[in-house]
Amino acid sequence: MSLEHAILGFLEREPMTGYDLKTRCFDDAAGHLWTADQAQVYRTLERLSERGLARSRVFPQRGKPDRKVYRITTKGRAALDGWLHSAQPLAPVRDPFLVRFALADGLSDEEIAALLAEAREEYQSRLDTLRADAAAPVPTCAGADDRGSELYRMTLGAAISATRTVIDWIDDATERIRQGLPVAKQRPTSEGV
Amino acid sequence: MSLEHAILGFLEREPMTGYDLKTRCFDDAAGHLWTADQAQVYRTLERLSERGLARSRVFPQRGKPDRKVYRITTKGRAALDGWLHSAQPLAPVRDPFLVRFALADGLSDEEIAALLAEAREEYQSRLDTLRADAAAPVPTCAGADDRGSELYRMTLGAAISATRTVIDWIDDATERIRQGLPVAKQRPTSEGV
DNA sequence: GCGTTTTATGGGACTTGTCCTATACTCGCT
DNA sequence: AGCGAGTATAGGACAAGTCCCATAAAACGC
Repeated sequence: MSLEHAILGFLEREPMTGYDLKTRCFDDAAGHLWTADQAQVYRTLERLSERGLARSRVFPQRGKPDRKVYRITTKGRAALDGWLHSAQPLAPVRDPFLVRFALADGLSDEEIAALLAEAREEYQSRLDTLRADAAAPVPTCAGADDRGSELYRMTLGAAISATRTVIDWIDDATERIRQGLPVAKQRPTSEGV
Repeated sequence: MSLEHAILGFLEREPMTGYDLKTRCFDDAAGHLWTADQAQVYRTLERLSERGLARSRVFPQRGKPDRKVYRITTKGRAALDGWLHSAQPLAPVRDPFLVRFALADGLSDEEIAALLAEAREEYQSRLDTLRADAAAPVPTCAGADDRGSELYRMTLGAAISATRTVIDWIDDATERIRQGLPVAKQRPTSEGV
């Protein structure tokens, strides 16, 4: 899985607690590339620690819960490096929005257009967020130095162009529907198997 | 989940067996939008049947295992329709390739370029497949009639432009790296926690 | 003749990811 | 004075998805 390696990668940059990883790294920085559930971050950290890829040390705090700071180990660094070097299969496509669109032939043209409009809005707001992030300084956790920051900025660029492409497609599709789709053939509603 | 509804959508077009769904629908047609594990298709069909959204009937065959043909029920049609009409949240982004790229600041420029080249090849072959599919007639299971076929062709177009965008980004990124990335700051390799 | 692919179903074990909950103390707001 | 938000950890239950396996007969290539 990627979460494990993503966490190792972040720990390689800076020792951190599960809370830091979740809020600073995943919610703020890597959220455009990989979202992570809080419970899973903690569970993954524990597993990493069991397997000797990370080590933790508790720092007591007054007034707040103790911080359990995780640090990558030499073994963890080796695992991260191995992952970075080894060939990874392309992630299979999995787009609920397009699945829905493809199966929407039972809806009227107007309903399909509404579906597109709704998705467009959401993609647009995602784009706005991405652009705001691109204008803002790179979060510490995303770019430890200039090299890391540059890579992060480049992935932001990838996310932006991907999102723009989707929006453009939605616009084309909407135009196509405005011209009128072919009508559906009458299909039987119910009968014996 | 989407698989459940995708299956209902396919059954709405034509009654089918789990095998048909897996091979004809998911592997051949919808594979660009949603991949499905064979075991999960069967399990989902069973669950659909338990919940009264689909019904099955066994057709004995000689020489081959019996066909268990599933057919969508009125209740299933209602569920599908509800899903098509209800607002769906955008899928969270989850791109292992970009995560890897973002965390690759420990690698040399050449190694990062190699990583990109490798991904480019895979995306290119995905693009070739998509283009071949776009040139071929729409599979029966993807487009039951002209309306369905048109929607399917449009989603193919979406997949093609998305893939092209990624490839373009990879080319830009490669060019950027050829110009030389900033060097990494020296980071401590090991020390006390 | 012999192995592989095709047709067809399904179980078991596992990984990954999500949702909800509990704990516990502080700080700021109303 | 109380209530929610922030800081920090973690368990339980579950949903979704993957991988490997078994069965069984025909057809097809070598």
